[in-house]
Amino acid sequence: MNGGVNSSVNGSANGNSNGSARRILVVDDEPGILVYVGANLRAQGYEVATARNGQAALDAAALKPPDAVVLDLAMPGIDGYETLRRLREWTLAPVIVLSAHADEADKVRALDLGADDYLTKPFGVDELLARVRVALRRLDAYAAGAGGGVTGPVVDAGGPAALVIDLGRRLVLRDGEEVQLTRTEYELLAYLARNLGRVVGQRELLQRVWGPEYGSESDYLRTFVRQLRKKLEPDPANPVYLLTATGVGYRLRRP
Amino acid sequence: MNGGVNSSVNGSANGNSNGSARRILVVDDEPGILVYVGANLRAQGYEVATARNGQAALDAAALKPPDAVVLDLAMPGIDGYETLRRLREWTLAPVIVLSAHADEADKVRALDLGADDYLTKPFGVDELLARVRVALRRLDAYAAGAGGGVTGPVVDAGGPAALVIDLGRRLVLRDGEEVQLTRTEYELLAYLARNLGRVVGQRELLQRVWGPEYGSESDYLRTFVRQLRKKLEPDPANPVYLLTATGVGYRLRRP
DNA sequence: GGAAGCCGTGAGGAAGCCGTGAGGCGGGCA
DNA sequence: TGCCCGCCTCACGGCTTCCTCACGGCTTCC
Repeated sequence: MNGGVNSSVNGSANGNSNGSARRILVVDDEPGILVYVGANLRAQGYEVATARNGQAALDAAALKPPDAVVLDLAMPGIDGYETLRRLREWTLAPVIVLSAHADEADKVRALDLGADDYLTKPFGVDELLARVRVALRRLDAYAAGAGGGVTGPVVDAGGPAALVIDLGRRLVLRDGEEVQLTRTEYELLAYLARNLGRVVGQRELLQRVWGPEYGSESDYLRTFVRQLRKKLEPDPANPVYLLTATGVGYRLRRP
Repeated sequence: MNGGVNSSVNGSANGNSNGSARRILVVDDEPGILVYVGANLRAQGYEVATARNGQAALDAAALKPPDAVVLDLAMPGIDGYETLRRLREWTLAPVIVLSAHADEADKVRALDLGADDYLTKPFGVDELLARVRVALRRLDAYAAGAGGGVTGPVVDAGGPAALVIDLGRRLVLRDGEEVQLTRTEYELLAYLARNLGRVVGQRELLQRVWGPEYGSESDYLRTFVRQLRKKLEPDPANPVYLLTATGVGYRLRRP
């Protein structure tokens, strides 16, 4: 069932110097295409794995996850659509679909199933290479600029892992231990964390956490600030993280 | 299922109550194309801005950054290539290029300049819409995956093979034993597994597992979470894997 | 020096939320 | 056609969570 998996590392002259090469999985039942596309990709310095049917492709991908996939739709056994669907259950790696059908419905179907691009045979190899570059480039762009501009997903208040607010996972750690916070407690802390070091006014805090129609309920703040200090501060009576700006608001800081 | 539906999921946390529509900038010097493409995009629920030349496009994009751009290459004044280059100086928003030239060199040039896709006129509007969905979907995927994307086909929650979710084989193992899950149970668990460690909001969960038209059926969640805990947890009354974030959602974690 | 804010503290009540159990309904398979 | 499994529905009880209120000490301003 899983014959036809073939992997070869690029050892040639123009392999990239440091770090492992980008891994591309090429799937097609025509050996001609496989050799042709594979050779061209290797010439560009990519590491290429090939598979001749859907099952082999899934096995190869599971064995060593590729950075991108070039996938023919027409295959015996598990066809391209199904292969695509199964891949998308666990990986976001870009998939470029090859097909002999230029029919629009086919394209829409493949793209909506999770394909990133769709090339109609016969295609120019330069175009395929360019589209592979696009796929990998976008991967890099997001890997590098995750959060681009917005406050990072993790706010670290307090030097060596003393207090970590993981905004991405909605999790708060104190000395590496998870702290159990209620919804409102978390929302309040998160807003302060997004404004680390800045004094946030009471009205602003109330409006952002409770809603625009709030603003004068300073009772809420006192109650929840206290609650947070109980759970986060080493000595709640003498806070080092969550500080009061009397008459103004509160501030979260790095001690 | 998680097919190509575009839903604007609001993960969690702060104010962003309900996502405003995605903004698409359409640039072409032919009014016909502008109206045609614009109308079709609007019909899909997108917010559409249009520009009839490069300068207008750059101004419009600067004024209100679009989530994606549909860009014709042939324009008087600042042409498509130059517009693309100037856009790429400050934004990563996906750009889909339209062109009357099917020449491979043109395609490669545009793609290497930073375009994400290249369509040759005349094109089917369904295909264009599908490719817009692809661009936006990828944006979402990375925004969500920044917190904890799955790198391999197997998610291992719980140290020595206590709970393994094999997304590639669509299999769940508990202490090495296969666990029999129904379709919905599996889909729910799989989505949580793909977001291992992150608190997933109830609405997001419902929309991703049941469909975009769901969101307030917390009954479903309670029922299926319970079912899962029965099958997966050592002590269902005191879960260690599938945890509740009261008032927010659920989270799958490594104990 | 006195008065008025302002904040921290403590406790109590109401509502919301989750877990639980049971039952109806429809579709797939024999 | 009948059975069974899986999905949806509903009601209930308990616990958590949020809001409320009162008081006292400290600071600040008159």
